[in-house]
Amino acid sequence: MKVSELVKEMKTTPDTVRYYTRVGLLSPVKSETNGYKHYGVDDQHRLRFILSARKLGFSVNDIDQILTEAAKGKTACPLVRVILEKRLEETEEVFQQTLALRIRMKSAIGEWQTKPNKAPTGHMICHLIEGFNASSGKD
Amino acid sequence: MKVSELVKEMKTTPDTVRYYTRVGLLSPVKSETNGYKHYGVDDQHRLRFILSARKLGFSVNDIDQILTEAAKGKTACPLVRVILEKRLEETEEVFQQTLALRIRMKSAIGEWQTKPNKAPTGHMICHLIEGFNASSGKD
DNA sequence: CTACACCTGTGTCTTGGACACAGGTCAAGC
DNA sequence: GCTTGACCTGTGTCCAAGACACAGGTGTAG
Repeated sequence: MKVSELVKEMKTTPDTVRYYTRVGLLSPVKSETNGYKHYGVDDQHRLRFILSARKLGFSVNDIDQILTEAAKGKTACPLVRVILEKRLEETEEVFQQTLALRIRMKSAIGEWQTKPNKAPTGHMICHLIEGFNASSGKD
Repeated sequence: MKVSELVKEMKTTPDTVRYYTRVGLLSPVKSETNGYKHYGVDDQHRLRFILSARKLGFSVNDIDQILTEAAKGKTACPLVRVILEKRLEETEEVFQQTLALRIRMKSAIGEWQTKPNKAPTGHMICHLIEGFNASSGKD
């Protein structure tokens, strides 16, 4: 299979497949005639797995570890559980950060609605930004 | 001021200051004697502004534009308003994505609690991951 | 004068692909 | 057979926003 054929039914892009190939998750063989990378059914299977894992928040590096573990014939499940727990913590952190940022942004937009535009002065670049953090910033 | 002194009262790191310097947002002068970068009060002022803007979700590139506009003596306020509106949209998107991911992760962890560890088979790398997306994946 | 803690600039690394680019492939038309 | 044009390919580079490593400089306590 060529990369475009491999990509077809899976929901992903050629660039993504090339990236996974580059980091060694997929192992196509190089065609003698045209240099194209030829993917087999095992690659197709691995790609499907990779995409599933990515959708669950595993990093590409995580997936590499999992695949390596599984390649030894051992259960990757305990590893998978541990990693996901860690990734969930991180996602929780990102979530809280994003939530807080979103609130700050909305709050700023609301607050700015009644404020005029001003030219910068020697000690004020944009009074909207500088005024906002002065009023609601506690750190 | 040396970089560590500049950083001291602001809540940031030397690496961050060096980065802003690298991209041209800060303009210290190079000391003749030891090659150290020497920051002035204007840099301190700019840094404070940059950190405020970053906390509101502006990208470093955005801030560069804003600073450039303000350097011409013109109001940066309209630009600031437009950019923040756009960044809010993006943040909203990230927020939704993170929210959905968090739910998937928690759901997976919960679902896996009753499932055993299994060794990989020829067509199954990790039944937890592959089983999860099969059961709850709609795309 | 020396030991040692801390500070410095420069250069590289990170994530997960996206994008640009020059060239190759393939089917349609002449 | 040959050519045109659409699409496809691999390789290389680029992105954000710093973090980290490293070799060397500085300053101070003894």
